[in-house]
Formats: sequence, C-alpha cells, structure tokens
Amino acid sequence: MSSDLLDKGYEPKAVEERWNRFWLEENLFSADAVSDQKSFSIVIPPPNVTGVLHMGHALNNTLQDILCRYRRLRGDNVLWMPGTDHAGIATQNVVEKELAREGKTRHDLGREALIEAVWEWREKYGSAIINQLKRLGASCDWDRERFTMDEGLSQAVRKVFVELYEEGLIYKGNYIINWCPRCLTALADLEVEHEESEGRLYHILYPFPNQKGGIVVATTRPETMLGDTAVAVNPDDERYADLTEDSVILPLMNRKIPVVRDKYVDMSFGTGGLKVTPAHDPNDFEIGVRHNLPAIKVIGDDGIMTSEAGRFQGLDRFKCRAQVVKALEKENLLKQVEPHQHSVGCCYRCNTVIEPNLSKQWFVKAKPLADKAIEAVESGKTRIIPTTWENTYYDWMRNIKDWCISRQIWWGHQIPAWTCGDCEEITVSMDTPETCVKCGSKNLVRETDVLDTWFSSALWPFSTLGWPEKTELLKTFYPTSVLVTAFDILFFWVARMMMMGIHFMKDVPFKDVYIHAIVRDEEGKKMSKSTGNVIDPLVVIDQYGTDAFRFTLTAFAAQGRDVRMSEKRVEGYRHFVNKLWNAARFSLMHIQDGEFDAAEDSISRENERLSLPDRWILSKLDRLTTSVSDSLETYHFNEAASNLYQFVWHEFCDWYLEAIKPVLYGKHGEEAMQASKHVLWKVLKDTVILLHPIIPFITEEIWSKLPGTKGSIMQAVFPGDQPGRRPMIDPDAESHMALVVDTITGIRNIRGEMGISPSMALSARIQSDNPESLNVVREYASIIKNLARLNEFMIDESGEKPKSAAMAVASGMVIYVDLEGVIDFEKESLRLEKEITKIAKELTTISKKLNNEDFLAKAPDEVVQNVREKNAGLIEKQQKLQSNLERVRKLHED
RNA sequence: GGGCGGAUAGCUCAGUUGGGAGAGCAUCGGCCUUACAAGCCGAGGGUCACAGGUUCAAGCCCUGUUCCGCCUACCA
Repeated sequence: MSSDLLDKGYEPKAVEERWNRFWLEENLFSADAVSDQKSFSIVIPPPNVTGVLHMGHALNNTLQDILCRYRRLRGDNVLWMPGTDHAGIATQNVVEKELAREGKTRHDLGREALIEAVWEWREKYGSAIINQLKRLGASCDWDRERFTMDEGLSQAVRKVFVELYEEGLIYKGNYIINWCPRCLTALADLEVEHEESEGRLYHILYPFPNQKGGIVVATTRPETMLGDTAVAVNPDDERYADLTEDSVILPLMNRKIPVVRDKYVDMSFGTGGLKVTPAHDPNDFEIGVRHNLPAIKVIGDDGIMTSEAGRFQGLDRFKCRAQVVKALEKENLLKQVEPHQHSVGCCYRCNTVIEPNLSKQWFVKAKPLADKAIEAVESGKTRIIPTTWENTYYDWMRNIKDWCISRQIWWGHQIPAWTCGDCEEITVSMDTPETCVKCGSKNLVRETDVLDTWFSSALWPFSTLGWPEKTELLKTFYPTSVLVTAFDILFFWVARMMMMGIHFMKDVPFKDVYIHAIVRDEEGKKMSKSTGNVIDPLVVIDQYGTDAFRFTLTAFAAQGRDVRMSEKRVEGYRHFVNKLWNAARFSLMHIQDGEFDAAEDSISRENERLSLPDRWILSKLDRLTTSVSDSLETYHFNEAASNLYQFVWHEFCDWYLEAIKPVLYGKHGEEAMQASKHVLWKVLKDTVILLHPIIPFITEEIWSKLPGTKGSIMQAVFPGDQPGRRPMIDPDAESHMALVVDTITGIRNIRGEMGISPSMALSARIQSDNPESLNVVREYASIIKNLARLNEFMIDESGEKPKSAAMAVASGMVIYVDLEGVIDFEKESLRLEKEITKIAKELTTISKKLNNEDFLAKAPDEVVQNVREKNAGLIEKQQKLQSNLERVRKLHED
C-alpha cells in the first residue's frame, strides 16, 4: 500500500492545467449538431471583448458550467455557446486612448484605418477573457466561439435591420436623445445612469415687454435659457388666469418669446412658470411640438455653447452656467437660488453628464415587439426565476419607449441605409444599392452611424446558431434551455432578446431565465475600481484553486440574495476541497488494487455481507443523489453545495470512514473487508460524480485514480441513472446507525466534559428497558468500542447503578462510563444539572401544547402524536438524569 | 413619485405546503488517534428588527412602523 499515490495536500495548479488541456484535446465540451439525445443549450452572456474576468463573470459562468456539466452527466447533448461582444463605445474608447498616447485622434486615421486598428487590437488582446473563462473551468464549446462582429452575425444584424425597417418597426427621426459630449454619440435611455446630486434651483424673472412685472421661472440648468423659445403656464393656474400679456422678453438674449398654456406644467412647482427649451429637454420638446415652437440648439454636440448662444458662444456648458448666473444677477433678474436635490444623468461608459440634445437618430418601435414578449412570460413559455423578477420585467416592458439604436461611432455594425443626394429618399437594403429606390439617382450616401451593440446582442441566441441560415444547430438547440444572468442586464439584454427572438424565430429564445445575484465585497458594497474593493478572481484562483473558488461562489449563490465575497470565505472552502482530497487519498490506499467495474453494480440493500455503516452510507448517498439533482434542476445551487458538503465531511468522512477503518485493516475478516471496499469504492465514485459539476478539476483527478473508471468523469453515468440501479434508502440502517452514533456521542461528551484524555481507554456499560435497542448496540458494539475508545463495553441487565461512573442518556438508554479513581463528583453533578435544565426548558414549551385542549382537538393527529412522544422521551430522560444526579450528590457527600 | 428585496448566533447567511431555530466561520476546552493540524473530539452562544392581527400553533401568513440596500421615473 503506497501512501504517495496522492500528495498529502491538494495542489490545484498542476492538476487544473493538466485537465484543462485534456478536456480541450479530447473535445469533451463539443456539442453534436444532430443527435438522438435530449438537447440542452445555453448561450453565454457575451463578455465585452475589452473585458477582464471579474467576480460577476466568475459567478455567472460557474453557474452555467454547473448546469452544463450536470446535464452532460445526465446524458444530454449539451451546447454551451461561447463568445464575446464587440462593445462598440467601450472598445473604441480603449483604442482611441492608445492612439492618444501617440498624439493622434481617430480623425487622423479615418474610419477605415480606425476599424483596422480595432481589429488588430482584438487580435492582440481580445482573447484575454476567453482564456480566463477557461481557467475557471468553463466547459463551453470553444470551437464554436462567436463574436458579434463576425461575418455571420453581421449578416444577421443587417437582415434584422432591413426587415424591421420594411415592417415599419425601425424609423429615423429628429428627437431629443441622450447625448454624451465626451463619447460624442447618442445613447439609449438605459445607457444613462442617474445619480442623485445636490444641485441648485434658480428662479429667474422673465420680464413682460412693457417691463411691468413678468413671469418667474425656475430651472436647474440656467444655461439652457439661451435656447428658450417660450414660457409655459398651466391653463388652470389661477395666478395666470387674468394674464393679458402673451409674451415675455428672454433675458440676456433680448428675444421676445410667447407665453403658452400647457397642461404639462405642474402648478405646485415653484411659481408655476416653466421655461421651454425644445432643443435641450425632452418635455420641452413635446411642448414645442404641441405649440409649434422653434427649437434652438445652444449647446453643441461637444458641450460647447454654439453661435446661437450669443455672447456666450464658445464657453463650456458648465462655465456658461456660471456666466449666465452672474449676468442675471447683474441685471437683477435672479430672484432666488435654493438648494435642490435632483438626479443627474451620466454616461454609463465615461460618467460624463449627459446632455439631452435634439438630434436625428434611428429608433426601434418597441411596443409591438414588447407586447409579445410580455405574453411569452405571462403564458409561461419563458419562466423567469426567481419569479419576483417577473414584475420588474413586466413593468419595464409595459412602459417601454422607443429604442434609440444609432451611435455616432465607427466601431460597430454600420447602418445599411443610404440617403439620396438628390431626392433625400432613404434606401435600406441587404446589399449596397446602386441607385435610389425613388428617383433612380446614383448619388447615394451611406449612413455613417453604427448600431447599438445591444442590437446585435439581442440576436445572440439565434445569430450564434447560424441564423439566418437554416442550420442543424439552430434546429437542435433553439430555443435554448436556460439563460443565466445577473439582473443588471435584464432590460439591456434579456428583454431585447425576448423581443427579437420571438419576432424573428417565432419562438422564445429560452425556456428559463435564471437571474442570479450580484457579487459584492465583504461589506456588501458593489465592487468597483474607483472604490478599490475589487477582488480579482484570477488572484483568488491562483491562491486557493479554481475548485475552492467555484465551491464558494456556489455555496453563497442563494436565490435572491447578493453574494458577499471575501478571500477568507474561499479559504474555508479550500479546506473542504482538501478534505475531499484526503478522503480520496485514504480510500485509494485501500481500493487502488481492487477490481471494480463501474458498469456492473452488484451492490444492494439485501447483500448480507454489508455492514451497518455500509448500508447506512449507501442510504445517505441515495438521498444525496436525489437532493442534488432536485436542487440543480430548480436552480438552488447553494442547497446542492451544502448537501454535498454535509455528506462528504460529516457523513462520509466523520462516520463512515472512521467506522470501517478496522474492517479495512482486516480485523473483521476478508469477506467483510471486500464488501466494505466495494461500498467505499462505489460511494467515492458516485460522490465525485455528484461533486463534479461544482468542482470539476479535483473530481476529474480523483476519477482518474479510481480503479474501474474509464475516460473522463464527464462521460460518467450520473448515480441515479445507472442501469440496474436499486434503491438504497434503508430506514432500518439509518435508525440503527443513529442509535450507534447517539451512544458514541454520549460517551464522547462525558470524555470531553469531564476532561478525560482521549488516549485513556474507558470502560462503559449500557442499560435499557428496550430490548431492541440493546440488540442493536450489542450487534454493533465493536463500532462503539472503536469510535468511543473503550476497552470494555458491556450490556448490563442488572439495573444497578455503578458507583464511580459518569452517565449519559442516549436514545432512551442509560450509559455509564466507569471513572474509578478519576471521577470528579462536583463536575459530574454540574454536568447533569446543566443537562436537566436544558430538558426542563424544552419541556415547558411542550407541556404548554399538551395542556392546551384546543391543540389536542384541532391539531392533526400526527402532530399531536409527535409532541406526545417527544414529551415522554424528554420526561424519561429527565428522570434518569435526575435520579443519577441524586446518586452522585449522595456519593459526593459520602 | 412608483416598485422590489433585506433585517435570524459575534460575523456571513440557510430555513420550499405554518407544527423541531440550523450551517459555515469565529470563540472556549481537550488532542501530534498511522487520510487530512487546511485535521480530530467536545462545548458555549439567538426576544428570528419593532408593534399589532389571523391560528390550537407564526421566523414563515396579514396590517402598520423603523432602519438598510437596490431598481425605475420626462419631479422644471
């Protein structure tokens, strides 16, 4: 027997590298495009090509990997589609920053050259995150990796755009959009992050032309007044009911602007006077449309005041604000300034304050698409789990607004629209058109804008499968089985995939959406670079191993709750991984030379050669198998992890292995040894299979060392699915084992509490009125003797109370541990008193129930019966302890 | 403004039809027992945020309150 079969401590690094290489070389992650097996598919939420693996990715992909590996073990044909997204703005930012270091801008290069530079950048760094996912153990079908800018996916994007345009679901128009003056592009509403901030509310007097009074308006952005084209009041506002003036003079600009009446104006806010800037505020824009007001753009796309801003031209928008305020003060038109809490929109990419800006952009008409997406969830075609997110989904979908999809950047899918230089007609087409559809002119200019990255991500579940081609892959794997994601991209991505999937595939993109938590730091704060509380998953992996890290994520991934990550927690689960390693090491010392065949499972409850621990652990394994598959199928990942933890450590290691040690050392004969070895082999084998989805590396390593196994553990048969499998749940074995465990624990408790050295062998005797219990302890006396460290263990039917003994009550039996010469009566009485007090407490709550006639009359019989039994048991135990306490006290006095 | 979630042991959190308050870590005591000191054995520790209500019975269901977190919104 060699003990160097496995190293003493688990060293993850080498193991992980080896198996990662093996899995890839053997193509174990690849899906079959056509198969008789059940299909299971997941599309990865594509990380940004610029991204590096963070905790969110780690959790997200660990959960997906668990599902994929689990389904493979269950025999499914699994496709986990990997890929990255081109992240238009983010990627272009990165490359432009590089250019800036050389003192260049994108305009120096021109469109073509910039795009080329981005592709080069991608070649160089784009696979970073993919490699990091591989280190995490992600079992994606890597050969099928997709990128949103790939030829095929670009075709899909183009086709979707053209069809939606032809159906009237895409249009171009002049509207107020969110403009980032730093990124110099429009953004969708979702891409604006709102931050509460302390601002100021300025009350400004707009005088009447006759200089007799005027209307006071309130604003947080005084610089926009330069573009005001009206003042609005509510038609129902009595303060303005008798107003005869129909215009005011716009201060600083000395422009006469009309007073309009519009229901939009909130009479309770400020003076009830609202300045109207149609070019720089979405509501004002609407008012402008209703009252036919001109829109004057005073803030340029670069955030600098335009020539329309008069003497303020050329100022930065924030400097202009200060100047405008100063100028108003000078003219005594600034009536009041008050602090004002409001939320400011910022660019989600660069955090620059967003400028609402009038601009010609492309939009998707979302409502008709959203209606069907709502219906799909209502009807259960797609389930959102946990269901609490359904409300959020409905709420957003029902209030959906048109989606601005054009971006004024170069990196992305260029919009396939051409404007005629002669008649201004727009031609939208799959292929580059030669002539204008309306006038036939050849003077066509292509739209320079590109599409929002999320437009292409919305097609991900079918574009990655080959659409618009009618591929086998698409037929086999669409709709996908489940989408795993965090809630922060529920609208960005999930909702839009639902809309596009249903529209173009006539079927939902996924049957389930599992929404998991966000990973936070130890204190529950969101991890962010600026806070400096980021934990790098790769550092954690280096330090503790991938398996420990994955197990930690899984154990904390309870539904509807954030994961608080700290290295200390990972350390705890590294201990678990190491425990498993050592249990395997110990087991292999005994079974490595045995002959076992995974296909032939002759073990059954009825096998007489099996010992009590054998039957017990098989029973527990059977229960574990059921609970693990139930948990994983209902996305209760943390339950699967904790059940596995409990089983491995506290059932398999603490009790089973300890109990069968003498058997393995041959103390009970050859037959018993062979039987236990067979069980040990089976339990270890099935346990690593059950653990494999969560901790793939160590389980593959152990699998490879187990006799009778072939190939990768990924090709193993899930314990519940083995042919000819017989149920192993054995209530007798469980109750007998419980009795044995109780007895041992009782004796150990005495040893611990009385401060008796573990090395000192003790003598114990047991008494009971219950012959069945006595039979059980008699039969398994050797286990008790061994694990409680006794040199003598007697069944005592005399009923006598020995003198110098400590006592315990276990499963209704009285155990005496002889402590001749060692006993401390004082200590023993304290110990017994403590126990009695504890029982008394329990008895008060129980007797309250039993004294309650309503309880006896109305509670189900089963419940009453349980309480009665418990009561009787406790009373009996209390009496036994009490009479012994009296005995000890008496002895003490003697 | 609307919505959602959370409050359970010192810490982090489980707790699925209402009937035993649990785990991991930390703490305390004892152990180099030939798989594992990253270990083994034993122990202590909770008014389940607060106030009501429904029920024979509430951590769980209902109402209200406080505190914390998040999402969402065109509140000038």
